[in-house]
Amino acid sequence: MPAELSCSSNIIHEDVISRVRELMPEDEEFIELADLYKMFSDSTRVRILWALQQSEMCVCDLSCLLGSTVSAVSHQLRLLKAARLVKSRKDGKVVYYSLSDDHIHAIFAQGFEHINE
Amino acid sequence: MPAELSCSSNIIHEDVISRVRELMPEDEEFIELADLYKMFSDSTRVRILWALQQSEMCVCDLSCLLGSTVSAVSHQLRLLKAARLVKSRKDGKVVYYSLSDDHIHAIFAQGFEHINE
DNA sequence: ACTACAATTGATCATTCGTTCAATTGTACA
DNA sequence: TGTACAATTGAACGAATGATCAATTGTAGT
Repeated sequence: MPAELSCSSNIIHEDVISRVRELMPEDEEFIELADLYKMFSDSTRVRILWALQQSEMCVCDLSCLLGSTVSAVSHQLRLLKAARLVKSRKDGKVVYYSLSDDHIHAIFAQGFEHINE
Repeated sequence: MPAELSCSSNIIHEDVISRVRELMPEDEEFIELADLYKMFSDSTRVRILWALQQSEMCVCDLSCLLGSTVSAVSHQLRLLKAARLVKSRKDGKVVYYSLSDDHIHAIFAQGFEHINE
């Protein structure tokens, strides 16, 4: 079954389009990829992830370290947890957060390598 | 000169905070990192980047391949170009876009590896 | 000069996002 | 049971984002 080629615009390079379309992953996969990198697209979240790479920390510590409010940090931690990038454990009143994903280190390395030319 | 430790909240683990603060990169670096990954945080942009990884393409081709309007694709290409992830060459009326950054492949590999557990 | 068309641009609009604030939950300790 | 405090939650608000539409630019061919 040939791939669809219907376009509103004129087709300039039909061969290229159909060849690439064959290889193209499902939309869902791109959405998941985008959702992953979305977690790294805000400087507050990125700083949280970086800090947790150095050490397990409670919300209070992170708030102090980043100079953000406890509430703001907590909201972001909720997102990071939903994305399964961090996990938490409770000890009395204190909730300690840590990384739950081994790829994070590699993603940071990749990113820093890029921005440092 | 010791690092600042002033917090609005009580300090629970002062030792951890000061140790991590020593290692912490400048804010500017986190902002650059976030700006880089922001380019991968939208599924349209990610699909454009993925497509260009397979082949150089004109705006029209990308529009057809993604099922987006030419205008929407052009707007996103402008962002990707500003982030120096893509470059363009002009041939008559047609503008061909291609990747301008070798790290993109690695970033995709990293991301897909993650989402496929 | 005129037409055709690939591409860009700017304005607009609805949606998403991140922070703040106030209220609430949960646990420790007196 | 009452107080203290770490953390979470939901509402509200302004800022940023991405798509659309209409207008415009630039180039090729007649």
